[in-house]
Amino acid sequence: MKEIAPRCGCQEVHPERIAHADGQMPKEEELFLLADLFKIFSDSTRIRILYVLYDTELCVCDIAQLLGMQISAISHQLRTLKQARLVKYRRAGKTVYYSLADDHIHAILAQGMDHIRE
Amino acid sequence: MKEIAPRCGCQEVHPERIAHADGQMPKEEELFLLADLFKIFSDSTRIRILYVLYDTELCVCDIAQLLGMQISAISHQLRTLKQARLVKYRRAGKTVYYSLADDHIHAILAQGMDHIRE
DNA sequence: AATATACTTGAACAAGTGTTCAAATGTTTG
DNA sequence: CAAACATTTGAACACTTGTTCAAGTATATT
Repeated sequence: MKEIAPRCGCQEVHPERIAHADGQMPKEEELFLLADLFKIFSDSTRIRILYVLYDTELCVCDIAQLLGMQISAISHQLRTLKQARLVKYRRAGKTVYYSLADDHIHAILAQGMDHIRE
Repeated sequence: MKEIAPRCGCQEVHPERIAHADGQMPKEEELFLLADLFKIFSDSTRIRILYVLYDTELCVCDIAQLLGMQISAISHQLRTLKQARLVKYRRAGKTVYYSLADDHIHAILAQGMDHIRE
């Protein structure tokens, strides 16, 4: 648990605004989880993986070929995406097929795209 | 410009799926910008700053006090948020007031919150 | 002008992250 | 069971990033 500093060097603080802002903050834990979620989306390789899987199921090899990267690198990132429950997978013989975990992923990507396209 | 590797070691690739996925990819540049945008949201200090500013205008000192951090650290992060156009500011005498740049920020935060709350 | 206040900036350090290479799994085929 | 294949994993490396400390601006007050 973090503590709020008892006072800062400044003298022009705004107690009412601070109380208001503090009163409506989500729980600390949620804020850390939220940062962790966005951290997954913050790498261009992972973003590209999410987009090639946008509405298609692909194996690791397909993704590596699409992105022009080594299979190992893709596998490492798929592990991250899997742990964050952003992708799901199914095994069919030697091949493992990956796809997006749910529609929420589309929504988050779309919201971000909206913003950069202004 | 990245090139797609001519072939990978694997033999079980799926050409049709690859063509489909490749055909509907956003431009490379957009994907990088998107990753950069999410990178801003990927740090818990910045997330906390965005939330204390959720519907309140605050000075640097207020934010530092709310988060229990040094003013310098907050100022560095505000610079990042400013460059990404996620916050705006106005100067009033010695004091600089920060606030969220637009409603899009709320939407992105809310979308992420939805996801972690399942 | 000189001092004080509010904030910004630059350098430096520790901690975290993505990729590569090599080796190891797990699965199918001969 | 042995060999081939698709994928995973671990260690190592370069690279990036957030914080701190110290010094620098900008604005107001006396």
